[in-house]
Amino acid sequence: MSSAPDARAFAHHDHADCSGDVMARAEALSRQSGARLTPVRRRTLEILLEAHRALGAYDVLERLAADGFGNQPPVAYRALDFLVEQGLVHRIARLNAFAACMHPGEAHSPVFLICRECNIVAEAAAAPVRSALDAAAGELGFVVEGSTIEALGLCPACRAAAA
Amino acid sequence: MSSAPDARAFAHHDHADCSGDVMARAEALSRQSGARLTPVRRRTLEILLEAHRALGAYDVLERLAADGFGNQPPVAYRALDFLVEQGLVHRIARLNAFAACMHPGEAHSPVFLICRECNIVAEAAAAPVRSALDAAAGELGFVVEGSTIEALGLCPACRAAAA
DNA sequence: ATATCGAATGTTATAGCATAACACGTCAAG
DNA sequence: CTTGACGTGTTATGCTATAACATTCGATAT
Repeated sequence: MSSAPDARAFAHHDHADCSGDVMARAEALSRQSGARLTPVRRRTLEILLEAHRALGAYDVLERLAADGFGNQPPVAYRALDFLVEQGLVHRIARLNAFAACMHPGEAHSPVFLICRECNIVAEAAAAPVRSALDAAAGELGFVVEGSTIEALGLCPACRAAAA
Repeated sequence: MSSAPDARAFAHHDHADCSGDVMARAEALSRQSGARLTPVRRRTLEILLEAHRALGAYDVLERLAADGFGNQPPVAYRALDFLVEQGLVHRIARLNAFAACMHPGEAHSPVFLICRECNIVAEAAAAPVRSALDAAAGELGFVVEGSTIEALGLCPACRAAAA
């Protein structure tokens, strides 16, 4: 799905369902790769899935602390860094925030759509954008190893509300 | 040039020349638009042009203070914000840093290529990437108002050096 | 000329984001 | 049963950014 639009991104959907799906896949992936999805890490991913939007590290930390985990910044940052490495969470540079990946395990250099009204973050079809970027860079002899592609704008719902 | 590769981006060039060009255009633009390119602002732009790479706000501040301007953060941030508004400077979200625009006055939502070795920042052909992004967003009904497109990788020189 | 207003600058203080460095506990391999 | 790797917790600190207020400067209208 990394290169196909996710029809549910902005549509109404059973969120518990989609979170459950993602958690299940995350656990499967971790078992496969030998990565240890420990309690803090697992809970961190759940927090991001429940929020269904990008959260700052300190927001995550607050929730972790409420659940009995440590309440110092490294607790959150370490869990988040781990999840980012595993491809289970993405960092949104523009927001200095983190969001759960909605389709882990499928290779993708993601494209994010951030609504300036409701702050929802969706992942969009990345492949064509990435191709264009590779081409543009290639013309200058630059080799792209990783990319940050983020769009700020209005999601369908907020656009409708504004009209 | 916003949609054409800048042949000079990674090539050897007379940097004093290209900086002078940019400064001249910046001043022309400011006169046109009525924006006031005051001493701090002007010096800030010069600092970024001289560095020829992305600088953090505090790096800029340090240099400004050395030149007799105020040495508190807002001094640098205000000048930088002004220059960003005028399209004379770009913010690189991934680096929390700022770089002078190499072709001001030409409408563009820029694409940045950041070398992970030498930290040079170049602007690449933006139009095709932006089109792909608009298309991907459009499929989800999302309207793009602004974009952050940044690639991390190796510039030609560092790639050659590494080989 | 000078009063007035707005924009730019300077300064103090504080908020928000992120990491270095060390201590402790656990668990598996030798 | 010791050793070493890893995960977690904690202290302390550094970097990034902005809010709020004081002061200065220059353009404009009187």
